[in-house]
Amino acid sequence: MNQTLLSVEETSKVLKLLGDQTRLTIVGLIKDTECCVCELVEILDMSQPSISQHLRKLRDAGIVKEKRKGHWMFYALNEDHAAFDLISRILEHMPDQKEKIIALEQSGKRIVCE
Amino acid sequence: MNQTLLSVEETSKVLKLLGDQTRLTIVGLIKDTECCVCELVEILDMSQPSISQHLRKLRDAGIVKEKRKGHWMFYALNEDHAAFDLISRILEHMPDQKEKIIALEQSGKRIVCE
DNA sequence: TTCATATATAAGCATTGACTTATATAAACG
DNA sequence: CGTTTATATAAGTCAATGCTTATATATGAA
Repeated sequence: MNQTLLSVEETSKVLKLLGDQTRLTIVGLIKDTECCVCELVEILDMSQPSISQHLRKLRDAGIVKEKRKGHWMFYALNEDHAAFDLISRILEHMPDQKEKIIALEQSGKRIVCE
Repeated sequence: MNQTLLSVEETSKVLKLLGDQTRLTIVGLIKDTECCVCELVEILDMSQPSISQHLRKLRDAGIVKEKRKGHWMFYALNEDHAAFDLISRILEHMPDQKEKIIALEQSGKRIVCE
């Protein structure tokens, strides 16, 4: 991992965004598996507009990137963001969210494209 | 550094607290040099009540600890906090704040006890 | 005990933030 | 085309937040 130095201002902005349980969970979920909005709505059990608004904040900050696949908009961590390494390290201190993805797959609600 | 796993909730609470430029700077300042309130007021150029209120939030969360020395109340990072390792890693991604302490010393405003 | 200094706390206010409901947009498909 | 599905955005509401000013507390010194 390369150690990019961020300013205090940049760092606090990133931490403020991740200082919300919903957004932190989203980032943990898409860390290594991109997800579409409806999957996040399902996993987090929140309204679609609420999830979309959280994703917008993350996207406006450049923390996540989006890619359309037909009906669905998939979100992934933006590995080119200056804070990507910081974010990865933060996630290392948290339980892996991958079980939630597995549970989604097992419930047949995972969106698979192509 | 030991890798303590925190819950998503605990992590987001810590990040929310550090997601404020003033508090993040405070934590960076006292990382390896304990500081009293008036020094933080001087360095951060903010009102005393404002600094005290930020310190209270950090203390209520257990992130910092306080120690009275005569008139002065000194604050330091609480190394026993479950998120201490996480916080240390976050600070590694930021510019070191020690120059501000040095400038304070050079201006003769550093508080020295004993 | 009285005063000065350092800090904490309380109350008030303006701003931000996260949700809600309602509506707009955009793609796929009949 | 019109309809359905997925997502985005807008507007409104209410709670949380960070500051201010004013005041309380605590320590040390005269």
